[in-house]
Amino acid sequence: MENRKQAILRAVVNEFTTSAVPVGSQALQSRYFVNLSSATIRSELAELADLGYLAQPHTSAGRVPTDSGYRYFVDFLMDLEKIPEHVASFIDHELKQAPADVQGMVEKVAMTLAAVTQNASVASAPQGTQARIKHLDLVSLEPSEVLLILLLEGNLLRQQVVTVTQEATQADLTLLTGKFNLTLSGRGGEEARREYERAALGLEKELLGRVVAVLDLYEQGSESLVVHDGVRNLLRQPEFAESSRLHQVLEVLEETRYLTVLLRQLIGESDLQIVIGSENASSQLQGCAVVLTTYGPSNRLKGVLGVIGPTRMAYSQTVARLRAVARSASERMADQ
Amino acid sequence: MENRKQAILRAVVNEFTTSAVPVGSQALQSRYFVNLSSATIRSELAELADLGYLAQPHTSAGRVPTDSGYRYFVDFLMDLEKIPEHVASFIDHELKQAPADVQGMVEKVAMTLAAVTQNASVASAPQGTQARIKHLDLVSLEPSEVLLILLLEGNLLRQQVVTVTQEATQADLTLLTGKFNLTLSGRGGEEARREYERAALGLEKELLGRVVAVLDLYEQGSESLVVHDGVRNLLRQPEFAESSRLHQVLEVLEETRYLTVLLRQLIGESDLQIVIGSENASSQLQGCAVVLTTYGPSNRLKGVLGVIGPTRMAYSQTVARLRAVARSASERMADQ
DNA sequence: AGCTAGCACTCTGCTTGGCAGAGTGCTGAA
DNA sequence: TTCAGCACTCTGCCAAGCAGAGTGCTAGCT
Repeated sequence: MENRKQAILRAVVNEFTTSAVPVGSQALQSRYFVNLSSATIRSELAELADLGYLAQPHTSAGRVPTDSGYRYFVDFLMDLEKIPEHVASFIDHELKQAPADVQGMVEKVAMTLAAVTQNASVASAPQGTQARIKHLDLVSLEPSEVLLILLLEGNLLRQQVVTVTQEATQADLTLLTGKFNLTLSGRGGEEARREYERAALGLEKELLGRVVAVLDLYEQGSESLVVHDGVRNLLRQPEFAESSRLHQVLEVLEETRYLTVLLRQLIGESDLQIVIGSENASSQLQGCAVVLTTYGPSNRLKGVLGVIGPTRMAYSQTVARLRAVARSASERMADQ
Repeated sequence: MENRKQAILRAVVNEFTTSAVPVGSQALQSRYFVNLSSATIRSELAELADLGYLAQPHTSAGRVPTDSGYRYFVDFLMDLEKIPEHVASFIDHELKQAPADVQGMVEKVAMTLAAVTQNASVASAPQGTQARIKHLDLVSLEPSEVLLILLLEGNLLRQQVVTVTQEATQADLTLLTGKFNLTLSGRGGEEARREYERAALGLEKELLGRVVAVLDLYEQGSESLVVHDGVRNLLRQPEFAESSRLHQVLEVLEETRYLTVLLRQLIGESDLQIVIGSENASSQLQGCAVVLTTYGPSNRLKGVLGVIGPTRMAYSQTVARLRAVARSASERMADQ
């Protein structure tokens, strides 16, 4: 595409992201291209519209970027925002005072991300393909009820109440705890399964079975923790003035199943993914863009972090700040 | 108030909660009072308006209950809904498959409550004046970093990373774990503090100090967990058609500080509290009603459970179902 | 004394028509 | 290739008019 067309497309996207009003040839001329006439710009706009990058709400309105227009913009025209000092320090400050447990951390991350991008955010807890047991604990609740506590890599606590067929005192359990910690700490699901198969029938096997089940569940990510925040930011945008649009977005955000699927689908090889409007598999996110990246304490333990907003979002700013939050959170978690 | 006036007020509230349209004398006559003339009903309506229980959006519109109208209704006219069988079993079913940890439980409770009341819900984690330690665990992360895991009454896990001045191996910690569990399990904050004061300087005292701190924090409730769900249900209501109304509610829901304060203010002596529109301290909840109750595994451990919706909500149904969820959740937690 | 039929009145919501403004597309000239 | 000029189109807004819903009041009836 010629240079000038690119410049005009970039200008349209810029204008529209700030004003939310279809942008016309005169506005562009006076603010971006003083030494071109509006007629020239008009013909360029018409060609950009022919190429599918711009659209008109109606005959005598200005132009609005289409989904492909935004796509072209983020792929070729966008230059990343240099994050302002106060935003960077806000991010670090907020994440520094996040609680140590994963749940609290994820919530804080989502909150911070929503605040600095002024959009809605989602975050899933880091999880990996090979969860490793760091520590294990068994507590007797009732004679035949045992609380199984698993501390996984990344300081992620899992607990589960296990009803055992064979009664057990706390002393029995303490003994087992020691044994399990010896054989299992630092190990993953496979080793646990091997231990399970090796064990003789009885309390030990029962409990090991549950350990394996918890690890499996965790590795499948089927009980993944997903939080969201910042829906109120969306309400500030004119595209959500009538409730129906917001309704669809909320349906996606509040139905954790949807969200989990969405995140799992989207996070692929690349470390940054931008999904714009109709590119979205879910029809409920028409008109919305999703910007995603990964974060986590290590390469094997990754969660997803994302921003959801109108397609008319400040991509350059969003991407830069999303990355900053992901980096800061990852560092913070790796520390532990 | 005369019987007939009450009946008419009740009818107006009923009609309005289902239709959301100001109700006129004819509608009432044809649907509720076939053997009265609409003129008679009109004069009764006028008197109810004089008493402050009803209002007119404009001269030639029907009547709408005022906040005091709703107040009178819930105080004197409402009869509780008999919960349908399928709703009751839905509640039990959902809560039965809630995860065992408090975080997961609270989220499930909020989700269930939102689903059965078709409104937004809030839930805070149960916390009490005298948290008791059920079990305690220490895990070495780094030579000078210890993960302190506390299992409190109600199976509430707390974890905290403690940086100790004196290095400790896992063996040291295992020893201490045993000692602490002997002296502290079944005990509360006071006993822990006594132990702390008694202990000689060193690792033990450092760790006990953190145990006391965690318990204090917990008892003060300053780190209370509050979740919400079901905002999408509100969007189905016409009162939230324009976004500004929803914006205010979301501000309250997403700002956990507000919510915590709100819940703490409101939960008093009574086990059920209904706050209607202007009775609300927070100006952001004008036009909204909040219905609250408590729940938890025991008398000393209570959380708050609430429904937030438009003042035009089905109070009878909301109260009944809120209570059912609270009861079911409490049983589920007491079991453990 | 209370209830009711009837009537005038008021206010909304919808539709119509007209008009200014913004923005386009096209054409012919530089 | 660019640009000035012009006709055209579509929105948004305002005013006016009208049907509909609902009220308040009054006079008469039980």
